[in-house]
Amino acid sequence: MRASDKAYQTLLDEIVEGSLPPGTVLAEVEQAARLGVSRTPLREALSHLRKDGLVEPLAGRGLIVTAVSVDDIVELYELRQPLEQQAARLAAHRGNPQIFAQIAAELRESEKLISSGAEGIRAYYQLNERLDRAIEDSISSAYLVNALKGLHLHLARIRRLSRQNVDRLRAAAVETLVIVEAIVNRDAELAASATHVHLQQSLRNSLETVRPRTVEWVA
Amino acid sequence: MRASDKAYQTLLDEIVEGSLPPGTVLAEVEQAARLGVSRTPLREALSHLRKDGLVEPLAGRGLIVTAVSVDDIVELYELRQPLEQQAARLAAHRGNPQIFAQIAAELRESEKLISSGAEGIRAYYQLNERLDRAIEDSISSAYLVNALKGLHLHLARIRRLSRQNVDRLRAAAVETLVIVEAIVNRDAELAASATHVHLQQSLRNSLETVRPRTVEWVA
DNA sequence: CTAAGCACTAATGTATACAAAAAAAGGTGA
DNA sequence: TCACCTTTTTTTGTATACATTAGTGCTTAG
Repeated sequence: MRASDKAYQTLLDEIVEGSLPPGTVLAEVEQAARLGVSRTPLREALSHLRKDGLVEPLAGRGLIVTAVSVDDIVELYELRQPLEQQAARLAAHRGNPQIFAQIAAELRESEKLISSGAEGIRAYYQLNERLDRAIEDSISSAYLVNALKGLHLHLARIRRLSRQNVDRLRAAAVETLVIVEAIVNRDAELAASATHVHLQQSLRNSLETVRPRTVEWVA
Repeated sequence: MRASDKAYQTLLDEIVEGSLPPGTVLAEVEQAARLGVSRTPLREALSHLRKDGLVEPLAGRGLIVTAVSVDDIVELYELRQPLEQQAARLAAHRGNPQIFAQIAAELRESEKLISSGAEGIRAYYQLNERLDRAIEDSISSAYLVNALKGLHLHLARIRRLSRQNVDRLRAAAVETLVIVEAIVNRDAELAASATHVHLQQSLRNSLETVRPRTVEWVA
């Protein structure tokens, strides 16, 4: 693995996971030393993070981790809505119904998972990731897949900020099942509408449960 | 201006404009010498172009300018459709009606422009660019604006490949006017539908008129 | 005491030298 | 003659030294 890739991946994980909170100053020499690479690959990593929108230049102060405000959540969903609706549409057109039928079957069993504690919830999340992957694999449009990749970066970051209670997870599972069944039945417009509904609910939940400290910055 | 920005901008222009056609190998030392910068900023430029999807690594052969096939046009529109529909929707919600009313007025006069030769056609293109900027300025979602930016990069490249005859331009102007009037009237769903229609026609025209040599590669 | 200018410091931006990896070319064997 | 191995050469990846710029703090003058 290249040093620049390693630096990029590490910084990315730390930003998404939150150990590098918004406002953190990322000085080149400092981070290069910390990650055990030289400045050259580190700069490449930073400039990629900048293109991803995860860090931004602060006049004279170098690069800082971008803030995530409540407004950002709304704005992100304004991108997420059309992208994932389109993704669902295309998956309904081109996806392999068997694969999605399998996922639908597991979703119907997912209430048990969700109610069975942390272990089951982890399994439920993995099921969702499998669904995302199955949709991306069905899309075929590299451009859309790419846009979705960038989107998911920021979504992962926001997910940390919203409290995910068990009731919401159960409701989300039901909403998701509607989407997947529509894909199985090759009903593209239903898949899109169900996605619309699901994301609207998801946004509402996010806005209601954002932890107040999410807008704070590091000193 | 930083050397890396200059290199990026130059290579970007050359790829979009076509003087660096698909398949062109971009060796670091060679391009660095040509552009009069050292390898360090050039590498940064190349890695950004890679994130943009304009160049891609070819096993062992370094980076090459990505190909643009007919399939790519279709796939690009599968991203363009949802993005620009959403953009039109948001512009209808938040845009300043006066600005769009002004553009609508000029669009109504644009038939004369289009019929008045190359000079007028250039002016018509500029009007379209102003519309794009007005929409982006109305959006407020940095995430969506960013996605649109990436999209327009590839669109500019594809535009070179499709023949734009005067009849199509006239039809496009009428379609665009419907969109802009919907924005002026704050009719978001009409703006989105009109965008849908416009892009569908635009795609059809692109596919019908692609120059056959576009799929070719450099030796 | 305050403000402005200058010097110093620390950061980013660039160039280049070096290392490593991979591809091409050439040679040797079967 | 063909295939495979070795050597050479080219190219990318990394480190580091240098240049340049911006920020900070001190000094001095008003």
